[in-house]
Amino acid sequence: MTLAWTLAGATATGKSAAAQLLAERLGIAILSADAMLVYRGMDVGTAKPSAAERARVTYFGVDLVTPDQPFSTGAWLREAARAAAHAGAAASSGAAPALLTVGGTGLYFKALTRGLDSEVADPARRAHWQARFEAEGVEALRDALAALDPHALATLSDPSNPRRLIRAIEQLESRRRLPQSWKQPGPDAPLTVLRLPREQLHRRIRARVESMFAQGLVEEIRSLRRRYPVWSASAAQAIGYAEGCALLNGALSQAEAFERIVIRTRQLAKRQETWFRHQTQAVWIDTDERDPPGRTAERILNAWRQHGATPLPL
RNA sequence: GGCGAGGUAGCUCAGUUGGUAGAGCAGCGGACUGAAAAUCCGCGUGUCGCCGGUUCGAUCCCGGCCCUUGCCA
Repeated sequence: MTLAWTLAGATATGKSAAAQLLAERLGIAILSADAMLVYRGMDVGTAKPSAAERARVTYFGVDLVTPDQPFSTGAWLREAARAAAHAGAAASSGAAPALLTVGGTGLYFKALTRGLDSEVADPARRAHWQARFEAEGVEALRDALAALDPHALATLSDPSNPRRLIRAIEQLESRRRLPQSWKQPGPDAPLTVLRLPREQLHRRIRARVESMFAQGLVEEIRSLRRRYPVWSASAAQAIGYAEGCALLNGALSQAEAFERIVIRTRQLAKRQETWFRHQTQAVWIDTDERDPPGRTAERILNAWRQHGATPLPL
């Protein structure tokens, strides 16, 4: 079974820079666990690794689809399997891991180690129920779910969440069963998670959004829209891109778009920390923005050595 | 300077026919098996601009002052 090092963290904690440094030093590949890095052409707003960085390290999980194509956790897992195969071939038998999984999408880490059921989603059915929800509200979804299975509602952790109701309906209709629990039993493998003090994180987020505008976020969106007039739902809501489109449509001023991006990024970072805090076996690495990168990398290495690499059941 | 309008939560504002106040946003906390940068849930004490007056009781009524803003000069 392939082994991988892991490095997670909220957005703007510096995990990508640390990962690049470590992958170069160890001569291993990187698997990005980031739901937005998969979109080709969405570079500035996702803080995608540069061409120079990608020339020095083999990356998986980056530029997998165009912004008009749908994507899913299952599709990402197939890419993860490719990465594992590559790393398995690179590692001389029984040697150290040849792969570093890095990112901020908690669900991807969980799917990677705990596994998903193999069946995929049914996008047409999903669209149908989404339209129904928009027209008639959550109650209609609850009623529909109860009609399919009177006990189903009680199994949901979040019965007023339309996403989950739709998912449950879709699963019942297409394969007559509810979304199951994780394929592999717990507990989760330890996950190395980078963390910055909240105030420092907020400062870095603001600075990062400023630099995205300076690096041409708006121009990137303008040209992407020429090539792909209609984006998939998840690409269209990406932080920075949704607001950039609103700016180009005249719905937001530049200042409003900027502020909105900063706010949504902060909210994302908070949700990411909550996920890592409660949904994983986090090994926290608390850093300070003044820490030299080499020292942070050293601490990550120590954590890895102490807790061991993560087996990938792919 | 004159005449209006307004000063209430970090922000935008509502409200109390006098019994010390509540929405949205932000923030904080939480959930989460396939769209996850998504989606959903929970958390509201704040000199009600300041100083007096009336009143059992004032954020609300009265007077003065300060500040913001519009029009006129």
